[in-house]
Amino acid sequence: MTLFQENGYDRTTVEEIAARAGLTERTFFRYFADKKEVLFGGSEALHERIVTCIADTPPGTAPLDAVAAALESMTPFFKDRRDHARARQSLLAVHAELRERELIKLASLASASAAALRKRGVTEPAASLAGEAGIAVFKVAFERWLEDPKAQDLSRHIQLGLDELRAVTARTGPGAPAEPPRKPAKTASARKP
Amino acid sequence: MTLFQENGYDRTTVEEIAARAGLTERTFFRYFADKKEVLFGGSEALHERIVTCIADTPPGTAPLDAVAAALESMTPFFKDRRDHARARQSLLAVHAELRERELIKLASLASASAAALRKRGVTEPAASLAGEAGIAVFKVAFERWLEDPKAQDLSRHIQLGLDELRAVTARTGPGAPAEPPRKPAKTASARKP
DNA sequence: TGCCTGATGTCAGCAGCTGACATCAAGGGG
DNA sequence: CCCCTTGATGTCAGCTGCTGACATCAGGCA
Repeated sequence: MTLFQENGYDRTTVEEIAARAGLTERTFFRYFADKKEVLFGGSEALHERIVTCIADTPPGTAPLDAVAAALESMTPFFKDRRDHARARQSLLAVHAELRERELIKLASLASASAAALRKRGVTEPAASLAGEAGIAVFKVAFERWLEDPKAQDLSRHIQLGLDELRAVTARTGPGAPAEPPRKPAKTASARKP
Repeated sequence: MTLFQENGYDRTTVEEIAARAGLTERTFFRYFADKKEVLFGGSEALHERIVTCIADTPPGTAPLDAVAAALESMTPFFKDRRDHARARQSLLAVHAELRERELIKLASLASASAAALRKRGVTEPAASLAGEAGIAVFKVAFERWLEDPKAQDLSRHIQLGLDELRAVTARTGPGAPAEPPRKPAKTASARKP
C-alpha cells in the first residue's frame, strides 16, 4: 500500500514490492497469483466466515436474512480498518483492473452464499438471487459506510440497505415518484409486449 | 472465437488473432484495449440501449420494473445468438480473467441503470439497489436461459427471476420461508404475455 | 552425519502492451 | 495535376508481468 500510494499502482513494479519485503520477484509470485492479488489478502477468511455464518443461522430464517446476517457479522473485521479501506477504495476507483478483481471476489461470495443456502434447502433460482441480492446490499452499504460523515456502523448501513432493497422490490415500488402520493398501477402495466 | 475454440484462450496469441484478421498485433491494440476485450464487443450498445430504455419508461413505473423492462428489451439482441453465447460462456467458465471482465461490464450496466433512475427522481440508496438488483436478476436469468432445455425466451426467464427475487426479498411472512411448497407459485405468479 | 523437504534465489524466456516513428492511401484545395 | 493533410496501418524497441526449470540453502529427523 505504501508503495502504491507513493508511486501509483502501475508505476510500482512487482520487483519493488518484493524488494520492500526483502524478497525476490519470483517469491512474490509464489505467494500471490497476481500483482493485483496483494490487495485482496484475507478474502478467503471472509469467504469461509460467510459460509459458516449462513450455515449457523437458525432454521426458518428467510434466505436473504441469513445472507444479511452473515454479512453483518463481518462488521468487526472492518471496524478499525476504515482508513485502510478508504485508501484501498481510492486505488480501486482509479484502476479498473483492481475493480474487476474486487467484483470477482464479491461474485464468489455471492455464489458461496447461494451454495450455503442450497445446503439449507433453499431451491435454486431463489438461492442464487438471495446471494446476489445480499452482495448487492453489501456493496452499496460498504460504499456508504466509507463515506458516512456520521461514521455509523457498517452493520447499520447493511440494515438500511436491506430495508431499502425490500422497499424497492416491493410489488408497488415506492421511492420512485417525484410526484408524491401517486399509486402507480400494478407492475404488470410496466411490461412491454 | 474460432481460434479460441481451436487452441484455447491462452494458447492463442494476440499476434495470431490479428493475423487471422489480416492485421498486425499493433493494430489489434488500437481497436481493443485488451486481449480480453475482443469478446466484449457491442457492450457499449447494450449500455446505451438500457439507459434510453429506462428513460423512456412511463413515469410512475417502479424503479425495479423500469430496469427489468430495459433488460427484457435486449431479448431480441440475443435471440439468434444463443449458440454463440454458450460458446462464450464456456470460455468464461474456464478463464477467471474473462469472468472478471464480464462482471465489470455488468457492474457498469448496473451503475448506468442507477444513474438513469436517478435522473427520473429515484433517490440514492434506492437507485443503486434497483440497478444492482436488476443486474442480479439478469445474470441469473441469462444463465438459466442458456441452459434451458425448453429454450424459453430470455425475457421469460427475466420475468421469472424478478418474481423469484420479489418472493425472496418479501418480508419474512407467516409461512415458513426457508422451504416454500414444493412446486411453488411459479405458475400462479405467471405473467400475462 | 547424511538425507529429505520446503522455502527461496537465479536465469531465461514468452506474451501482453506501449510509445515513437515511418509508411501509405485517399481526398481536397490550389 | 500536384501537393498536402489526415487517418489508418506497419515497424521496431522496450518494459513488465508471469512462468518453468533448476540451483541453493536451512532445518528437522533418522
